[in-house]
Amino acid sequence: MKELLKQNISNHIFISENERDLFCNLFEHKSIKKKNFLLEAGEICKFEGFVVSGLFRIYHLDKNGFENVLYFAMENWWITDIDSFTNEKPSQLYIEALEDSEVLLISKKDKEFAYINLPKIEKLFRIMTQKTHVALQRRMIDNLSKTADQRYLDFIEKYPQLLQRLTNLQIAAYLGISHEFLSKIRKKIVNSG
Amino acid sequence: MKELLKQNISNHIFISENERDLFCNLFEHKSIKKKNFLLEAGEICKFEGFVVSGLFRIYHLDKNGFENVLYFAMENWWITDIDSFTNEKPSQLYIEALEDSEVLLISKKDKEFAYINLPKIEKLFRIMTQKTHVALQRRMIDNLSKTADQRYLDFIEKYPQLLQRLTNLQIAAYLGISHEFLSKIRKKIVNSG
DNA sequence: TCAAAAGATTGAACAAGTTCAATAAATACC
DNA sequence: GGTATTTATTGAACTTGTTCAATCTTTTGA
Repeated sequence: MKELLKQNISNHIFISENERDLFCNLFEHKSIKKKNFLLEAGEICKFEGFVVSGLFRIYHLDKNGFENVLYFAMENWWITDIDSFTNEKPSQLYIEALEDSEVLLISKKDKEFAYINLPKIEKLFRIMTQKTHVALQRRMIDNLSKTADQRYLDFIEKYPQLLQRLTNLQIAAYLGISHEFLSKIRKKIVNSG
Repeated sequence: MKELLKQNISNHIFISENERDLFCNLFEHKSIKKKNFLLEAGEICKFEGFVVSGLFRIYHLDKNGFENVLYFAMENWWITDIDSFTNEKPSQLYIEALEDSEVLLISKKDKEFAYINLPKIEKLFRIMTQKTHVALQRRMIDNLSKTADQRYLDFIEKYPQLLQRLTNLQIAAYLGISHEFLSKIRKKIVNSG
């Protein structure tokens, strides 16, 4: 059940099996159906989660009603609104299941217990946060410097598995363009390729 | 000399004076003149730094020769290329002093020493990384959802002190627009205000 | 202090991306 | 299995932002 989580942790840091298992025991399993929300804007995010199977989109709804996708999370990825979770303030984000999914969730109290009693866990989250920060920094640079065509080509290359599982509407919301324009980009690529 | 650094650390976490001072002793002081680089693309980033005074821009040079500013760092801010520093790989970033500046630098070896021997330091960097990540996430959403006009107005409101110290070229490179277009935005704001 | 360099503004022509509306294709649901 | 709903494509008109070139202003450095 928690094998994927254990594997994921050991991929980030060296940790004793015992300490790792103690940590994993703090997680609770939850099933969530397609189109349901793990978190909605306005709520305080009460969990940090690990995706065992399925797929989520984490998005922000702007004042024009437009959905901006911050990231997608499939199996073996972590999900939370770190701002809302850490500072216990209302979230600005939605976390929606795009497929029937299974997640493992840890509460703030249990995570704090882990920080105090399992010394490696502080390092684990320091390293994971660093990695996601580096990835976001790259995406920021790409968004500043690259054209939508190129960002789409990058996306295809980076996440070929996701391509099959997402609609073009969702990919457009991630790239920051309209889906009509994405459609035109796709046409151009097909014609020139 | 290191008072600002000590203050900054204590603003993030509870830490004993002794542990904090031991950590601060690992930093070396460096003066750097305007227009000089603390880091250039291609180098491996050997430091994590704290700005005591002055101002830096951290930017990426894209293949068209365009400078995209990832962030500005003035006194009381931290600077590094976390990707290059952590993974000891060539940086893609430039860190340039925009004013004569004073920084405190810690090496990778000394930072690792701190992680092992000063337990609170792991927490310090976990929390700081989280905070910068949250800020970057907000900026990502803003870049996806807001028009350049609005991003400029947000910038003015958020960093009024920086406005005085930066050229419009630099602000444009941060906002991801040409400086000519920024000039037109500024004109529009003046005329309408 | 003054010449050179860097920064800022403006306009015109252009490119990138949006919006709206219509239609076709795929998917979901009873 | 067929209908309703969602998704994808296309075109035309429009808006946002870029590029280039010229001019003006400010800052820098010998």
